[in-house]
Amino acid sequence: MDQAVTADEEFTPRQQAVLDCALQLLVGGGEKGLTTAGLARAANCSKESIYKWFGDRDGLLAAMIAHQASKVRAGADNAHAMDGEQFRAYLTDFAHDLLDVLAGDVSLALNRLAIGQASRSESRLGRLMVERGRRRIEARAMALLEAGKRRGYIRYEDREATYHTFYGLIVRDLHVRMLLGEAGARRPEQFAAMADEAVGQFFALFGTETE
Amino acid sequence: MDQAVTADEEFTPRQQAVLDCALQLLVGGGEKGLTTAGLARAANCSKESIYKWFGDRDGLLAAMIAHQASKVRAGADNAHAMDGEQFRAYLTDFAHDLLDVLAGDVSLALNRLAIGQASRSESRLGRLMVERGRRRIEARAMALLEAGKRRGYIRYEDREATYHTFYGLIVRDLHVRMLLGEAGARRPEQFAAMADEAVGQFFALFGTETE
DNA sequence: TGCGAAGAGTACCGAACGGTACGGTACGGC
DNA sequence: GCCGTACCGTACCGTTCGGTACTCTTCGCA
Repeated sequence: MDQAVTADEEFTPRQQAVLDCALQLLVGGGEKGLTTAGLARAANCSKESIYKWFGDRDGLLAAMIAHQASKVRAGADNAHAMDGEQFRAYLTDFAHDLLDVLAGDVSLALNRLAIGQASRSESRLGRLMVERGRRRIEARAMALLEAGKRRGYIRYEDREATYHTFYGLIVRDLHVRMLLGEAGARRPEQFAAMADEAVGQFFALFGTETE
Repeated sequence: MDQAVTADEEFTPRQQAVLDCALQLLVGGGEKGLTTAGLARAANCSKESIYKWFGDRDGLLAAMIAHQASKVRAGADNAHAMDGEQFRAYLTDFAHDLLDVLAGDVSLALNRLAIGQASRSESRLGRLMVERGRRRIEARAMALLEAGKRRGYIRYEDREATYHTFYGLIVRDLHVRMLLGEAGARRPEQFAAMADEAVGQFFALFGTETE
């Protein structure tokens, strides 16, 4: 896995423009809104080029995922000499960013696509989705947790389990409800409050201060 | 909402058999595995009957969701005179049941179907899914929380928020990963331990015992 | 200026699917 | 015995889509 993590530099700017166009079509109309003919028309390219560049439809979808994943910033938090307040702020930022990412149009569309295809073919797209998209933000959180533990702000045994608990406190069932299209689930204006509450609960579970 | 909760008694046994067959096809092959011709062949009925009974394909899908939802037991926990240990056991049972339900083949297939279609039509299926499937188990948890609070085992302000936190502690990101087809995410043998840990964390956040 | 590669645009093909129509059959009421 | 109803099985139709082939234009390059 993770061979050639670069992923996107293999695509020419022209191809990346086509991929962006494909993402736009996917966001607008779901999987059925993304057809080769429609993409060729929208991107002013020929179907033949699409097939030459990406092989077949699955290749196109995989390329779309890789392309989108390459856009996500790593969000490199260089937690150099933070104090407790800064650590808390970093965690809150992470939680807010996570909610923002999951609620994004492109993220929702790609996740819907991968999930819709997950029943057959052992979900190649789903694996791509997890590998490329989730690992990055996960790595950022892991580094943050590690730094917090090293400085004595939190304590835990299993880092992965701690991260998953933190994730659960932040996201709850929001992601699935947004994926299902529940309009009331997407409330970006509440994300800040939700991040705050999640971090508070996280500290109640793993914090070292007796509070 | 929730008009005529009966939902399923409108279907004759024959029709319910066809719906069960459709669910089986959906589990086996995903959305593309469920075609009217294939269903007619598998269920030994005619396409014409399918269209007469359910209208069109969307009607069939909606009927499948309603039919499946009607099978889910309410799990009526009559928490009559429970002590603290029983309350904890009830919560653990709920968590375990929730994980079992979410990891079920039919549940995953239907959620994938609804999510795959959620991009257009404002996700009628998704709403059905939330209304019919989720409300029941949610109601059970709500009653449980209320009882626990009334007896002084836990304390909280907002019942909905508390439930969502409990949900997040139990499910974390498991549901989405299972929906994506990640094989490593489905580990039913670990559900008991996960339920235990989630309940422990839930008590750490909302329990009244100082522990 | 001439040449070759890349790509746009279009036409085309085969397959699959949703939905409809029709013939045949079992059954229940009168 | 006759009729209406429900239903099965199948043939059929129109559409759509993935994928391929072909022509024509553009452009870099010698």
